[in-house]
Amino acid sequence: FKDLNMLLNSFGCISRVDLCFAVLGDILKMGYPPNCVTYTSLVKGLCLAAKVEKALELLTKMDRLGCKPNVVTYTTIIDNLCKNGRRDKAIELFVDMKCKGVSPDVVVCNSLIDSLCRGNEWHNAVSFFQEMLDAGIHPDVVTFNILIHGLFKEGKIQEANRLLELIIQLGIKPNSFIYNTLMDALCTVGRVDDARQMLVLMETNGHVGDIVSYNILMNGYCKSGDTDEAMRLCRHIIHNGIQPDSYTYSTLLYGLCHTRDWQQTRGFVSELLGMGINFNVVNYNILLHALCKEGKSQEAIRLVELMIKRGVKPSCFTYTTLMDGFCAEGQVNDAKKIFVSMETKGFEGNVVGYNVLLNGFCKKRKIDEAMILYRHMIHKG
RNA sequence: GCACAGUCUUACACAAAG
Repeated sequence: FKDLNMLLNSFGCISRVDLCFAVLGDILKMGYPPNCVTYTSLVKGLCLAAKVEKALELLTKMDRLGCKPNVVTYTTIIDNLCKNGRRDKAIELFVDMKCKGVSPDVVVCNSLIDSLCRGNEWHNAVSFFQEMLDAGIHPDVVTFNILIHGLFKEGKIQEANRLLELIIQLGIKPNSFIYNTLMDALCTVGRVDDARQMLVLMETNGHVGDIVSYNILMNGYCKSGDTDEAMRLCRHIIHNGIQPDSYTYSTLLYGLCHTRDWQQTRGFVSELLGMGINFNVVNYNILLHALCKEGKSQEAIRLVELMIKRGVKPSCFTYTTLMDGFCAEGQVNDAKKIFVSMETKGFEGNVVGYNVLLNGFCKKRKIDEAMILYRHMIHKG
């Protein structure tokens, strides 16, 4: 039965609700009563399939099905609401949960604090954190990572560092997430060398740098214009047995493209393809962007066709990048065609898409067209 | 009491300035 729950959860994680229900059917057929875990997995599947309303419905039905939703069930939905920009609804559900006698734990609190930090509502995040302490819920290392991340997003690296010291004083051991967060903060403000020192500190404290740590450093080098050092670091970690991932490739491709050394870039792409690496959508987007910036929109189109052929679904980034490429060549009408086609692909009303077109029309001095589009955009919300 | 479910860190697009 647990195996079936696990299976159901796996399908939920890839948002295949149809398969979830199939497994649920099997569970029932075999005479097992579905439990809270079963339903929570199903709830997760529904959430990830963008059917949060259905998930909420299931939540209310669970009682009648003889299974009380617990804090995990609620958290699954609350977190999804938060991540889809519906924090108000999430907080409503949080209150609702407490009314139903389900006690919040550190995980729901973390989810909400994270959402507040991401929404740049630092003050609300802190007061929620305080409430959590008052309620006797102990923060954990995840909580502190969320807060540190929030601080550095506010540009408060010093405070973030102080919080780190405080944590250590409290006897909480920083994990690699915390170190990675701090390293990224340092890189973002251009202090790549300090970030590298942080990696040393991390290792003296008994944590090995993982691929995320190295990706952060490589990204730091690339963004500060030292792609060579990033490439060296990559070879170094491979030599030490660490597997690069798609983030690594994106970071390096981005760096290489910005050097405009096409020979080296092409060489690297061939090398990766030769190794049998499958590019993901971001990898393609970066190459696409480079082609567009070089005014090679025809090649860009071919690249998009290629990615589709390889089974990689273009994202809204793909389309807006392409649109911007066309606009840069003065082909605003072609850009508009792409924009229109986006609607049928689930990317309706993309703001960047509007911006690109508006910019394109303005550059061509077609202010009237731009105004029409602008009104259309406002009208659609 | 048991564990099959929930939260955190890294990559890509558009303006201006440079």
